[in-house]
Amino acid sequence: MRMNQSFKALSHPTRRAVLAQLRKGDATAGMLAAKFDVSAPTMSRHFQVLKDAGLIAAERRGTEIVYSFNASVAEELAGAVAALLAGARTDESPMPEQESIR
Amino acid sequence: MRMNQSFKALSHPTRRAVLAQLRKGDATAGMLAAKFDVSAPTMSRHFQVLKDAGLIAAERRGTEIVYSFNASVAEELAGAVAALLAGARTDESPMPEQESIR
DNA sequence: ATTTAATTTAGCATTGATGCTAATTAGTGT
DNA sequence: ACACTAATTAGCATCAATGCTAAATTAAAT
Repeated sequence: MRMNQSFKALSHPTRRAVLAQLRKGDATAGMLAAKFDVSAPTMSRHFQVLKDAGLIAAERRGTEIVYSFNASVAEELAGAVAALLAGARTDESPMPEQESIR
Repeated sequence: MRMNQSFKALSHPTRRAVLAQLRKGDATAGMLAAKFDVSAPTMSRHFQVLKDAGLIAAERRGTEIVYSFNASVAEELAGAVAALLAGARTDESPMPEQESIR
C-alpha cells in the first residue's frame, strides 16, 4: 500500500470532501470543481494526488472524465489506520509483540 | 474532533512511527529522538503536532517529559476515517442520504 | 478544417512543513 | 549560586503544497 501517498491524500480537507462525494456516486472533474468552488486546474491536481494513492480511478467518456471511488483500496487504508490507531488488525499486518523502549 | 490537525498529524511517517511506538508504551522525548535518529528539537515539533491533534499527552516527571498515547482520541479518529473510507459509522456521524451530484 | 467543450499541464507566487544549530527554559542536585 | 540534564523555543534555510492564470491537449460537433 502507498502509505505516504495515502495519508498525504487525506491530509487536505478538499480531498476528503471529494472522496466523501465520490463515495456517493461518480462525478466528473467539472462537477466537483464547481461544487467545491475551486478552479478546474486546482481540482485536477487534487485528483492527481488521490489517484497516486489509488483512492480514485479515472475513466474518459467522450470529452469528459468520470472519477470514481476505489472502495477496495479505501477499505485497505481504513484497516491500516485502524491498526495504527485502534489496535484493529487486517489479515496482512500481524502485530509482533514488542517491549517498551528504554 | 480536530480533523485537519489529526490528518496532518498522520501525514508524516515519523509521526506515525512515534504513534505506533507510544501505543506499545510511554516514552520520553529523548528516547524517541534517539530511536528515530532525528534531532531533539525536530522531535519536539512532531510532538507538538501530535499534541495539537490530541493524539498524545505529555506529563513532566522531574527533568524529563513522558509522552503517552491517547487511545480514546485515536479510536475516535479511526472511526472517522472508517466512516470516510469504508462506510463504517460512529455514533456522532449519521450519514444523510444524498443523490449523486449533477 | 475550425470551433467548442472539458480537462490537464506549465509557469509562477505564496504559504506551510521539515529539520538543522544556537539559545532559552525547567528541574535536579552540589 | 552553579553546574548538569532534558526538553523546548527562536531563527534560519530549504523543499513541498496550494492555487491562481494562461497555454496546451483531447474529443466531439459543425
